[in-house]
Amino acid sequence: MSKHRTYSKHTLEAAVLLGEQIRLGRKQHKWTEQNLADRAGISRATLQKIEKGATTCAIGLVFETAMLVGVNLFNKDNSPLKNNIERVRDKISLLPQRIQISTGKVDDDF
Amino acid sequence: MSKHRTYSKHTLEAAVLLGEQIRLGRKQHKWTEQNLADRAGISRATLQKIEKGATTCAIGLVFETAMLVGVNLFNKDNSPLKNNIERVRDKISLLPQRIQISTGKVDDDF
DNA sequence: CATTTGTGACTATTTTAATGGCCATGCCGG
DNA sequence: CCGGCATGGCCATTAAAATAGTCACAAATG
Repeated sequence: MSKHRTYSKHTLEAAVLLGEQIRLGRKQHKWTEQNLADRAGISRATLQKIEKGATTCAIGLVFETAMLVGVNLFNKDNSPLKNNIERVRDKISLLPQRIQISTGKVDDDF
Repeated sequence: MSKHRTYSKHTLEAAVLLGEQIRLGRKQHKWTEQNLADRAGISRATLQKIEKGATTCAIGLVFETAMLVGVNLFNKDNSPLKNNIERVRDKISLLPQRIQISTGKVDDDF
């Protein structure tokens, strides 16, 4: 029934790690599943999937939950993410706005 | 129609930042949207949403795409994520497996 | 011992992801 | 220098999947 999609090991591990960190944070806060779910505005079932590291959950729900329990996603410190966004955008603006494929062949350089 | 869900500013910024990093990585690889979408096994429309920082995309799709372009999610270096997972699990095992709520009142300690 | 958490299963509804198409524009070759 | 063409951006539609909301049950906590 379910469309089986394959994920790289690294992706799966990253999802599991994030989920475990959320679970750890929740317990450190002494919050029950229902409690955290209410705070995040999601159902308990969804929170359980997130903590399990399900790859199908909406990234916004996962990030929001992670924030609530204090998991820092990108910045170890509390530096504003906005600065990073600007930095990345500056880098992008240096590159050509459109990528032109030389021929039909794929640029395999990884 | 659409159920409006509110996200914290930090969550939105994190999603946007990740999307921008993916876009940067893609351009650095000189891959077109369609090209990266094919590699990730997703449609071009979905990739565009991911690069835009849409909160609704499945986290597995976003992570997989990020990996493909070389965005490191958690580990700055290439240390295996498995170790981190084990570390977090060890921490969790130290905490009580069940959290008991004294009464109906919420533990607001944040 | 009683409470209630954690977990699984199931269903209905809402939402997503894919597909295809359209347009404007940037890049490259002539 | 200019035009062709492919890229990027965006929108509508539809099949597919996720989410929310139940219920029940085992087990651990106090």
